[in-house]
Amino acid sequence: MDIIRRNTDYALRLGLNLAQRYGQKAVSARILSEEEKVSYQLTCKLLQKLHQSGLAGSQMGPQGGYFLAHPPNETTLSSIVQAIQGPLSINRCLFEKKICPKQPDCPISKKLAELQDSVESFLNNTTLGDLY
Amino acid sequence: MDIIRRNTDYALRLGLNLAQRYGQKAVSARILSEEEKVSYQLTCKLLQKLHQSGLAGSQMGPQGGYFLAHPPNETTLSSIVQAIQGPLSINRCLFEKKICPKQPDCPISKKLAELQDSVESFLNNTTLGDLY
DNA sequence: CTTTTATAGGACTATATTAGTCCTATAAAA
DNA sequence: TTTTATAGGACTAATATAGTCCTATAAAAG
Repeated sequence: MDIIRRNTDYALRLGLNLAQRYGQKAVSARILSEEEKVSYQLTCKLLQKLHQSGLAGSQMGPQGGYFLAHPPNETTLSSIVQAIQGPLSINRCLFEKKICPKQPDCPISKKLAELQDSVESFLNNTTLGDLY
Repeated sequence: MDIIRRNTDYALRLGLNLAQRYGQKAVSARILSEEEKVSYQLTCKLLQKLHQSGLAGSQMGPQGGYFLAHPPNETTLSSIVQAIQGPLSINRCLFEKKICPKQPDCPISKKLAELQDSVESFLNNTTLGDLY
């Protein structure tokens, strides 16, 4: 299983593409789709999610399209991951606390929480600007 | 999505249970199943996987059961995770290299590889002995 | 030497998650 | 008013995961 899902990976590529055009005019989903080799429909879906979560701006109509809402070095990988696949969790217990009969003293969750922190801090501290 | 899957979580609990009995005689899957609240059939499956990968020893017949093959502080979380859910990968690209059209110069994979390393080293450096 | 207790493991089913498509609506520029 | 482009709900398909069932085999105890 992957921590970063396929759609999130696509979204990272789309985001990176937008980052590299930061400051220029909007690009259409059609073009992004072609450049990043992601189906047009799916590209739309993913860009819409980036838009909904405030990462991308959009403009409808001719000459419209998408653009990165904030500078690349302010757009964290974490925010993109969250936008597409939601909050990530190391295991079920850390996500929905009540699932495990051993809560709240499970030594396993306690240790895995450290891992979760480290993954989160990596994603929080890496931005699109770090990728090129 | 979870990095540690449900079955892996069960297996960690089973492993921890075995770790806490390290040096004592074998315990049956039935008892482990009851103590860890995992269905008997599934417990068998998971213990078999731990056995196949050399993490647990087994003895058939009456008075038989399972036991941890090596001392708790030599049994890494990584080995258990691997045994149950296979090698973990941050994203598809890092797992099956050929999947991405941008290989091998994809800046995203390059960065995510760092995260993968950090997760792997955490799991490699944490043992069942660290959990209690 | 047969009965009982326990693991071994293939095959299968069910469930959940993820990916991807289709269709219609809406906004804005030319 | 036509064309270009995003918005988004509903649906389908594909894949992955969890879990069960059934039969075989090993070994101890009577």
